[in-house]
Amino acid sequence: MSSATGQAELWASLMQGQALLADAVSDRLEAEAGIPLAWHEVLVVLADAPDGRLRMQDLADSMWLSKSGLTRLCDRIEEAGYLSRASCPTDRRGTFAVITEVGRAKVSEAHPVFARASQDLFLQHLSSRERDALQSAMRKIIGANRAHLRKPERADDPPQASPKR
Amino acid sequence: MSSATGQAELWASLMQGQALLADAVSDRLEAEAGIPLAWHEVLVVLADAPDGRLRMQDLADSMWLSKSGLTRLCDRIEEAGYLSRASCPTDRRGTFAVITEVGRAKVSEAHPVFARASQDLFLQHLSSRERDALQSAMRKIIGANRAHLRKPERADDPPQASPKR
DNA sequence: TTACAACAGTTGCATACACAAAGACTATTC
DNA sequence: GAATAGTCTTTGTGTATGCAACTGTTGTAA
Repeated sequence: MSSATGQAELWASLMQGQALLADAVSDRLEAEAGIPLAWHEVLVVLADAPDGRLRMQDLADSMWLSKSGLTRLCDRIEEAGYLSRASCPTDRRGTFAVITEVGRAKVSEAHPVFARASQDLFLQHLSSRERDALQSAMRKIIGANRAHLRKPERADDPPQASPKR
Repeated sequence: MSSATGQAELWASLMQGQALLADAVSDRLEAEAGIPLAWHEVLVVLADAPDGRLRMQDLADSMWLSKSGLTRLCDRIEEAGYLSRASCPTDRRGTFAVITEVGRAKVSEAHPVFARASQDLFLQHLSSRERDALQSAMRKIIGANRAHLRKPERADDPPQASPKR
């Protein structure tokens, strides 16, 4: 049986390790490629999407961010010139985030930096058994907490919302 | 063995899983005990400290927070009445954060909630081999990135790091 | 004693995020 | 064919955090 202190340490090391790792990789990415981790993630998702574009809603679902958070994040990336917005021709409520050529170039520059950082700071230190166990453990945790996901900013319970005007 | 996509998935699941788990546990703690996870962590550390008190700097080192971050966090907890500040008699620059009686009562109430949440949302889903592997993996990652630690707001960066808390 | 560097903690400013409401538009219903 | 309900994104407000600058204190050396 795992001791109580062992449980506490396991929790603490997961929290600390992830934070430390994310910080270290983000710092390195920013130093060597000039963009923060969150920008890299957005740009990679967009670069992989057909036509380099995705609806804001779909992008928010791919990321770990609320819709409003994504709006501001895209504002910053757009200001830097790595993406632009385009309105959706079939549904004028919708907006596409589209990666620019400059953005694609930045991804090409940044992705190897990210991969190297991830290798050096993360994968490097794990045996393949540890990688497998970590992957399986995290998958289970995500599965178990999936219900907790995307709850915020999905106002789908107020029956008659009341938008007066 | 590990494909490139596998590496990406491992990274993503660690990032997502940790965030999801921290959110879920914090929400449950807040719902059932009325305090956020960060408050719980501060109060637990203080409750374990001799005399229920710790210098701000030492508390910041135990936590995952900068000095300024800790100042504001303690402001909020103090306002709620769970801790108070006391000046250090031997060094008037120093301030102690001291847990109050109400704070101790809150920890007693909150800690079992935390332990149960951690069990239900986290440990429950892992085999003991997975726990061991996770622990060992995270320890290695922390060790490997220790250099990156506490760099900010620590004017003294003596290369030969010794003081752990 | 004075001068000064190092230190402990706090505060001003900027950044980043979530939630709630608003704005813009589409789809549905009578 | 307007009113109504629903959807997608942005904006307003509040919270939380880090960094840099600041206040006050201590230790040390002229």
